[in-house]
Amino acid sequence: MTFNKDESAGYLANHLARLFARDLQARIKPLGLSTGTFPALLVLWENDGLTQRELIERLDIEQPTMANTLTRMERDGLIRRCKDPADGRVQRIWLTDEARALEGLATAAAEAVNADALAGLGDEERAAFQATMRRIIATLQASADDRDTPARGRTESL
Amino acid sequence: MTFNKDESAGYLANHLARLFARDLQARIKPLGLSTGTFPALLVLWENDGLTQRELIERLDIEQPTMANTLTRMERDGLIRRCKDPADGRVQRIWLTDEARALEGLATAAAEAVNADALAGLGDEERAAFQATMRRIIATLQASADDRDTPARGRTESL
DNA sequence: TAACATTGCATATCAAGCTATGCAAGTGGT
DNA sequence: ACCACTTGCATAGCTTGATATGCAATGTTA
Repeated sequence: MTFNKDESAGYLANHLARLFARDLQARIKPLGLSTGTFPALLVLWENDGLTQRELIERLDIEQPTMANTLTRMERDGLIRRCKDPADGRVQRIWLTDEARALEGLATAAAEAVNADALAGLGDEERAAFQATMRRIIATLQASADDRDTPARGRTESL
Repeated sequence: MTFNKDESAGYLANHLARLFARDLQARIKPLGLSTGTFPALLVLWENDGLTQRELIERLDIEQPTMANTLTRMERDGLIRRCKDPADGRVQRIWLTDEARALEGLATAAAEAVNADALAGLGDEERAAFQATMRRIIATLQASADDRDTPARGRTESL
């Protein structure tokens, strides 16, 4: 009974994510954007002036990963980092006008990727798929928390 | 009507894949393995002596990515690359005894990740989820082919 | 207030993915 | 045999993800 990658949820999720990323990259490269900055932009388009930590929490990305992404975004003229006057440690992230101007085209590109990927699926199948993804994400986040904070008394993991 | 990342299949797929990778990484690091080599090992455990190209086709990975992965695997004593006597271009990939010895523990770790992730889902929900992932993968692969081979006469893209 | 802990961010280093490019080894046509 | 094309792989250089570590600024506490 050999392990079959094509029936492994983890392998399929990895493959699926790579295909989504390839598609998105192809569509947003003409806008001068890349896949790694996209999630940060989605958050910032909704709410400017966040700290790095707030971005990290909203996106479930490790802090050094976000720091590097923000450095690239600053280099590419998408954001500016400004010191918080009240707390000398904090750098607040502000979008440039150029980044704000890209919101419409960029989100349209992302919606096109989703529409492309989900074409051929019924409404209920799409809804079920996304609901299941969210449930698994929640499960894996909880088990990651267990790894970080090992056993707070109840439900010892044998 | 702002784009909502938490309802975007692409964003969810990316997040899900990162969580799967974190979990797998935590479990196979003690074995001296990493997530990038894992898919290659799954294929090679089933069938040794493949060429790089054959691995690429089975895993849908770009060729230079696979070349780098194989270099790391060789460095870490998991594989050996041997010139094909019949074709001087080809390097056939052979597992070392060390790599073969890891199959049981490694696949058990991967199964544990999947079991962990899918805990709380019913059998039919798991089956539906994996079926949908496979359908979307197929859809995205087809549309990538369209990008590479643009319009062979029929079904021009607008 | 001095000592210690925490918080926010940066840097170094690596893995894992990608595109672009180069080159050697085969293949095919003339 | 020679030229052009194709195939298989490697290398260079980038992005995106991670861990480990350091450090300055802030909080806390004796």
